[in-house]
Amino acid sequence: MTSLRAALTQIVGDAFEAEGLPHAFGQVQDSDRPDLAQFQCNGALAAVKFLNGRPADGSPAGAAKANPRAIADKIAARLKADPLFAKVEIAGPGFLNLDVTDAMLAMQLDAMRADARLGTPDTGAGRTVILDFGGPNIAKPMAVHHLRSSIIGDCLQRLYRANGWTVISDVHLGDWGLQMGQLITEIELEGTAPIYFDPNITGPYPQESPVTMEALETLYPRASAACKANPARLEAARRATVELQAGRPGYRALWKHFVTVTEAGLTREFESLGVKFDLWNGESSVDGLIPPMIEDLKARGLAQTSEGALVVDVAREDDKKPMPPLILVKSEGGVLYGTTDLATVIERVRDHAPALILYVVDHRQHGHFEQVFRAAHLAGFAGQAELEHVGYGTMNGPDGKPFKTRAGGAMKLYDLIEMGKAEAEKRLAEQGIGADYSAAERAGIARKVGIATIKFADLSNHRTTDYVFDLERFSKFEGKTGPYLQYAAVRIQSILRKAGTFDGVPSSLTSPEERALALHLLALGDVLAAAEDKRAPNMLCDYVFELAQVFSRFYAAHHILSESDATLRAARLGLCAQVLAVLTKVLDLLGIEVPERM
RNA sequence: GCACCCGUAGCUCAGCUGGAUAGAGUGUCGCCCUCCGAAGGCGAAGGUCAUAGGUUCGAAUCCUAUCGGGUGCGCCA
Repeated sequence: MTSLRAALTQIVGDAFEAEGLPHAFGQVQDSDRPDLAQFQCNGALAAVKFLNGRPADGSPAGAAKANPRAIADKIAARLKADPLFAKVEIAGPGFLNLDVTDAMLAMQLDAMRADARLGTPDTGAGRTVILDFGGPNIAKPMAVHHLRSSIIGDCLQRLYRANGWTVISDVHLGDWGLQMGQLITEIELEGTAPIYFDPNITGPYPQESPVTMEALETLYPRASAACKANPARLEAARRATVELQAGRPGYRALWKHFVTVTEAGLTREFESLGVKFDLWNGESSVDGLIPPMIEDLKARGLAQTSEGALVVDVAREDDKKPMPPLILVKSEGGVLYGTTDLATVIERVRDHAPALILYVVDHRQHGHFEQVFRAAHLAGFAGQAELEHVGYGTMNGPDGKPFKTRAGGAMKLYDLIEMGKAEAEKRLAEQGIGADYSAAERAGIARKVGIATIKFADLSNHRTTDYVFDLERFSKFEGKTGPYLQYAAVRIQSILRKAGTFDGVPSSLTSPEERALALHLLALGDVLAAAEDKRAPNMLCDYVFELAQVFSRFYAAHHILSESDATLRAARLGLCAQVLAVLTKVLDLLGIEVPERM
């Protein structure tokens, strides 16, 4: 179904066109002044500029200066003929203020209710989008900075899916770079697993991993620090990386253990966050595509040797800043993540023919993606796919510096989730609400509420802003928070449970609160389309928060169950059910679950 | 040095394809549970939209400069 706003834009656009003006001036928006009107159109003001700027070569309105109110008058006269409008007014310099009749609102609500998709737009129309997010690294536990990629990426995949796209999400593990060589050399020096380093042995190797996830977590920082302090160690790590990538059996076997062990831990983390991926590929997945890709680029003269490395020159003449080349092969023979990213474009286009590939990665990597995208386009690897870096801001502590725990380490995602859960359980106990619930239900509620707190706090900021990761804020349940929304939904569920069966009577609107609610519900489709267009989850957060607020006002103003007029009671219950459906849907897009009670 | 991003209420943030009185949450102060869940609702106070120019009938939004903060600039990811 088309949204109410889209329908109004069509009608007002037609009116502009009938006056010999471009249809686009009929753009209708939600009113900035809800006290004056429901919708507004500023097209008359824009039309003035258009008319006055037009050359006088026979165009109809060339000579005299156009007057916005005069234009608005003509448009208004046409709109007034349409019975759909309850009010058409001109205000200020030429704003068109519009109200729709209650009957129209009710009709739209009923149409929305009848639509299984609740008025969700079909912007995807079956096209494929690949979402690359998460991006955890092997041997490193997920830290809070992975939180944003995971939460934002997951929200986008849910949104794109809802909007009719075929979505393929890929966790794209960091499993093929220098950190692998660092780990391998560290284990070699420790001497705890010599079999993997004996050049006379080519397998088979033990099934059991020589290291646990916990061991890896301490191993990596040690290896990293050693390489930073000692150039010889770094050199050894680089050599090991090259040998791993070249296929040395012992290294491959050891590496496989790293991957397996880490993946088990990551699966748990992502599961607890409620984030799922279609593909668990990594940088290493395109290993086999790299040699032919390099040969191809060399043969076509796109790759050349520079300072000992093999690079693709991606600079352009009109670049305002220096644009370094994309390095394909390092001087000692290893490949980098730019190389794997480029090969991954080839793989994705070959396997899925996407219309769009989105990379949900920290905005500091902007330069890297610029290089990769340019190289991909130069080489013609992208096919029909549009490549886009969906960057997001960094997470800082309350002091404005990168977030650290009190102990000084990076906060782990797992700890954060536990913290949210503990806070939720405490709140339940304080309210004395969950006393009669089973322990399992209480735990389930705490999990849902804790995760809602974290996700909503993260998603409600615009994704590109660096934001302060404030523990206190992340444990707040009042105000513009995830739990507020869950609470609103839970109250509606409670009402509907108590209501028993009620006939699905047609919508009818009898009060300002109901009207406001109807207008908000009917904006869903526009919001979903806009949020997709901007890749902006915070727009969903704003929408759903406002919906809950408008509902709470309605709830405070009207008693529903005790309403004596049976038809009115049923209509209000129907409205409640519709709010619940939209609330639940948008929360689901945000990755937030609603408990049955809380 | 060059490039990009940001500077909006005490605090945390929306708004930025120019438009009417710049919004929300939080914090502060007040009011509202003998009725559907108060994790709620209503109200008040609180802003030279960093600064200075410019474009425009109209600028938080576009342009320029300055100040302040952040980020990125070849063999890490």
